[in-house]
Amino acid sequence: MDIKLDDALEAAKQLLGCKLVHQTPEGITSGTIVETEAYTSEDPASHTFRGQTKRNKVMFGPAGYAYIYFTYGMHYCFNIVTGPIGSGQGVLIRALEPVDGIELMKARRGMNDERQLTNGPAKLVQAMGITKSDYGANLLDSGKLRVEPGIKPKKVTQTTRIGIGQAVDHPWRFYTTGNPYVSKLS
DNA sequence: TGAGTGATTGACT
DNA sequence: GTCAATCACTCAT
Repeated sequence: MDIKLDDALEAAKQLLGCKLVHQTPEGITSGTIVETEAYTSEDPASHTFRGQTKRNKVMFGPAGYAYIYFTYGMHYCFNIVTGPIGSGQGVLIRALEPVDGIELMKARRGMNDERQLTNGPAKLVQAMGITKSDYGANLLDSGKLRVEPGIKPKKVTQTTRIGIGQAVDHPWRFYTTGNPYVSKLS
């Protein structure tokens, strides 16, 4: 694996342009990561800020694992654990550009608009067919769910994060500049 | 043991 | 543009 996951902020930048691949009985879906957010245990907005819980224990494990959590009663979000064991860091994947299995994604999402398939944290989880059974999966191994190195985007925009109530001023959101698949362009 | 909160989305006015 | 849906976990009695 050529992706460095030592530091959440650095990893958030490195993951842009990488490919997320999921193999399921229905087929393979994959997408290029175009939007990420970094979270650390020092961040009041992070799930790890208040310490380890049953829900987020994977975040305190070794880097390169999948942290999938449930929120608002109906939505899942997908994170990649970063940093040394016990540091509680991670990178939230907010948006993908669909590559393989687009028809399957459309079927899962129940719509035909490609840009609407994966332009949000919970949307991409649904489109990729990721479930809580993928919680704790090793993404660097050649398992069903994995991250593959990709081409670094030529231009990356760094900005403030979205959809959280605290520490909103931290510029820890990254996305591929000009890519139409990011969750929020304006 | 119980109430409050949230890294969101989709449907409705 | 506004609002409801609904689960896991935290914080407070």
